[in-house]
Amino acid sequence: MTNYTNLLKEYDLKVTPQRVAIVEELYKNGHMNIDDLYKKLLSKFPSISLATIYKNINAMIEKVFLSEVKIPNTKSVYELVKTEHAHLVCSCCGAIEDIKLDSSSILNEVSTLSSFKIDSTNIVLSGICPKCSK
Amino acid sequence: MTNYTNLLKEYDLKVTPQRVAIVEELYKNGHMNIDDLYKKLLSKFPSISLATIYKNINAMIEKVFLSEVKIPNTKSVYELVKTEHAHLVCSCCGAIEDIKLDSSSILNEVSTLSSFKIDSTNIVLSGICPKCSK
DNA sequence: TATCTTAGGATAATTATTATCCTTTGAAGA
DNA sequence: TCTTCAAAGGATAATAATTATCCTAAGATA
Repeated sequence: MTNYTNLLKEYDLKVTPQRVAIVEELYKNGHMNIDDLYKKLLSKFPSISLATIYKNINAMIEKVFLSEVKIPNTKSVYELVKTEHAHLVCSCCGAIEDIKLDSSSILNEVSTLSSFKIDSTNIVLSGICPKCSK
Repeated sequence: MTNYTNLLKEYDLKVTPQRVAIVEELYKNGHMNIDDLYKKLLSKFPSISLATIYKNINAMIEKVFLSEVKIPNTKSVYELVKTEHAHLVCSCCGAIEDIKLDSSSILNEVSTLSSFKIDSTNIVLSGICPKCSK
């Protein structure tokens, strides 16, 4: 069981019930957009402001505790920062899954073709998930 | 020399001077966001409306003539559809470059790890471009 | 050239995001 | 535990981004 309070403290984020709830939800659901989060938190905090969601998401991104995932044809979603991974997105139901890929072959290729020094990769693969392909 | 008029017709888009200019600019600059495009076109069409840019970009995306490229920490840019390729983005100067990568290794990996049927890949690699690393 | 459909321009409306202001509440020390 | 202070929350205004509406103008086709 992860201790969200300590996690927030480690990232220099003052601990508030709203923030703990945001982390809880993201931990539980993996990827959520602003509206999803807002709706979820409204049930716990009936008077929470949408501005609070925005402010916290931005603060957490600032501290590199969350990251934004930009996905074609959809609103961005947010996730807890973890080891690098790619995303699988179902163009049918919208499901998003993490997948750990070895991107070394791609990075090698880049280094032979260009003199960019790559320090972050962003891979989103779209297709049909197992459920939808049935 | 590419004939933008015929190109637009091929994609079932009525040919107007504004549309031709949009294609010209995208062809010349590779990747542009809405504001870049608007500013450029304003010099040719002093009374062009921002709404015209939006409407045309959306119409061209609809016809799969343009595509949107979502990039971390920046506004989306648009490009003419061409054979699949990845993007290199300079986090220093913002330059965007196309690069043709062989993504078969990654796709193979995905197929062993998950049962998603991938039909489109979206790869953005961020780093420092040759110019900025000098 | 006439006609019809669609695009352009101006602008209003909507949506998304950020800023402001005041109140409340964590966190740290006395 | 109490006090204090900075920072967060909530309400809401302001701003930015995008889309819708309406009328006029201009392509495309016969």
